[in-house]
Amino acid sequence: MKKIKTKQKITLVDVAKEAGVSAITVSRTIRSPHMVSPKAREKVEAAVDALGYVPDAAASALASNRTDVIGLLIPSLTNSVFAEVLRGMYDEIEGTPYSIQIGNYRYSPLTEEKLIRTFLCQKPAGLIVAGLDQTETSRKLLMEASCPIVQIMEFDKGPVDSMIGFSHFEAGAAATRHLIEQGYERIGFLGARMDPRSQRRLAGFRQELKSRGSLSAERTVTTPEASSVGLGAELLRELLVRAPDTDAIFCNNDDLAIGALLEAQRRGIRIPEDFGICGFNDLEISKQLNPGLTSVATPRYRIGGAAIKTIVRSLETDSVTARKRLDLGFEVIPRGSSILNLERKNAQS
Amino acid sequence: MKKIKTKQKITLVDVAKEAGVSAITVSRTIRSPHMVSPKAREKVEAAVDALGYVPDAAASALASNRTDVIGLLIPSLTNSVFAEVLRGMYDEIEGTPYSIQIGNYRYSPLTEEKLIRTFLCQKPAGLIVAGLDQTETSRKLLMEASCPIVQIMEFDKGPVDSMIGFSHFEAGAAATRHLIEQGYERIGFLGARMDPRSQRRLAGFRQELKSRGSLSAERTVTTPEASSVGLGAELLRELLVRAPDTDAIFCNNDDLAIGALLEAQRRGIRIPEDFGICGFNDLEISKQLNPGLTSVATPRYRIGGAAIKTIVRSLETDSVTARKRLDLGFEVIPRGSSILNLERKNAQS
DNA sequence: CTGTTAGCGCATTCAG
DNA sequence: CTGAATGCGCTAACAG
Repeated sequence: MKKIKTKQKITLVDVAKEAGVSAITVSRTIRSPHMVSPKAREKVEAAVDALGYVPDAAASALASNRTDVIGLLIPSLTNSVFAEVLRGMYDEIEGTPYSIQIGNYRYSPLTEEKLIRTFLCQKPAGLIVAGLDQTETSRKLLMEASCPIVQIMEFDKGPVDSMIGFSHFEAGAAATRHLIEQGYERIGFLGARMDPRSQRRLAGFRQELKSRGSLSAERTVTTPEASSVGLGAELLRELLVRAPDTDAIFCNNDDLAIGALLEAQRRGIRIPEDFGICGFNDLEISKQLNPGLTSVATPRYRIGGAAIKTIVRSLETDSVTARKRLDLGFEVIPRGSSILNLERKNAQS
Repeated sequence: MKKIKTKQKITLVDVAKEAGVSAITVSRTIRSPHMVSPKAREKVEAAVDALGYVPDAAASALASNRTDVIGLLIPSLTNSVFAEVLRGMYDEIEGTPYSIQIGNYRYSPLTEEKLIRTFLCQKPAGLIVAGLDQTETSRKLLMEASCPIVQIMEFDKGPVDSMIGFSHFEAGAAATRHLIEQGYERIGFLGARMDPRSQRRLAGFRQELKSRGSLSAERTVTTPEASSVGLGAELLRELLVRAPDTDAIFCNNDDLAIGALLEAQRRGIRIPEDFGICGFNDLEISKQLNPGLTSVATPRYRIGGAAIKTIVRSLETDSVTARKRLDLGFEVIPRGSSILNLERKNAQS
């Protein structure tokens, strides 16, 4: 059976004919209008409108050996953290010709490696990956890639190309110091999933306590499960069985912290008098709780925006100058769940 | 400066030579192995490994006039609802050759139209759009599209192609009935953003009250702003100024409901005795609150999975048989924030 | 089951 | 600033 082409595809050549110029002029008018005389541009634009021409992305990609797709590799979609990062990215990408394609590697470095391969085959405009813990092969693939690469969420030495984030170790340490400064003495840690970034926050927590001689192994309760509010409640129960005299906790993230706070309230534990809580990420809800949840604000939204901006700039300037090494920092936000002694705190600062 | 090609690109032809077959056989071995003799397949696979061949997606797209990209158009990334939908999609797409590309149209139908255009030009494997409220032009574009289209989140008459969701009108009505059945009499509505789906929930709320003669305009408080927990608190304050005798609320979503619940508690309003609250979406945190938040559970995760499954099946069977009209329903989950009279409820049911 | 032939629509040369 | 020629790497449509 013969295929009946209802609407013949309109190509560059058709537009060129209509406009009385050559195909390449049409191509240039679309990609880089400043390289075309205003007169020609007008004619071409009229023809494009008249014919309803739309460029063929695949043909363009094949001929130019590149696409307008920015690949993004993230370990999880459950994680509320990445929702904010995504938002920053989509806000920043608005108005550019680029689009984002997400790959979810579910915290599996091998899946990540496979996805890096897949993405690189598509000649992406850029690639954004989370963290520093790629496999050896992944790192090599990224280093050899001919597009800008941005590692996000963390900040450390030895980036593949650009790196935008903050130090999770320092953040964990800072949160812990905050609890210590508030006078808490037997501080525990609640953690779920324990991906590399969580591990580093835990390491910061540990160092801070160890240097003060108050680290106690049974006060660290973690699970490989994914974080959730319900899990925070469970982990608190577990902690209070293992170490009932614990008087404060640093939680891996706000989901767990909120769950712990609500569970503590169900148990009649007074917060912050009997028990202090510090979360991580500073979700919007955290400040609304009663009492407000002390947390560590992280620049998730800005990380997303900066990552896209870095790639777009690399592409525009076509140089290594655009490479970024950005430590966007973090901030401990003290709230009711840990401020034991407000007067003393004020006097100190 | 001359570009140094460190590694010559490996093509199908290279693999074909290495394997001693023709290029098309290699192509088939990769796309549809069952059409190739086991002997040839082995040789090809060996050659692919040996040379480290990776197919060129752009060339494939150009030649075959299609891609493996499924386009997804959503109105917002802030919305916690879509995070779940996305999760369902990525879980379902795992193991298929397809990938997802997200377009965010920020609740602007015109932007949506533009994105539909952009996506369709890329010959997507399928397109997923939210809701029923596309512009006339958008609808036409979708109807003319040569790929499977799935409208998600809502269920109603007149789908473009497939449709997977539930009735927001019915859900709003059911939530309202629940509050009425619990004995609340002066029920208000808190809403933010008020996108089309929120509007339909509000319509369901209104109808339910009107039919009982207890609809009161000043008890409906809405804002065009995006939802947040903080906003829920604000809207409750506003409502209590406008109509202080209100004794229950149906909130547009759980974020608002949580904010309202926490604000009510700060004000010493007893929940559910003085004031009942029903949210929408049943976020994970809702059941953890004290008291638990009554909410309407929506099949977000399943919607995402079903949408992808529908597209993949359409592509596989290459027929209209795979078209789906799925009402996935919803469920009111009664919890402490609205169960005034447990005995009566049990007696009734 | 396999191979041959002929483009897909555009962008990259390089010349004018 | 503009144009002509060429091919990117793959797959559709046949024929064997």
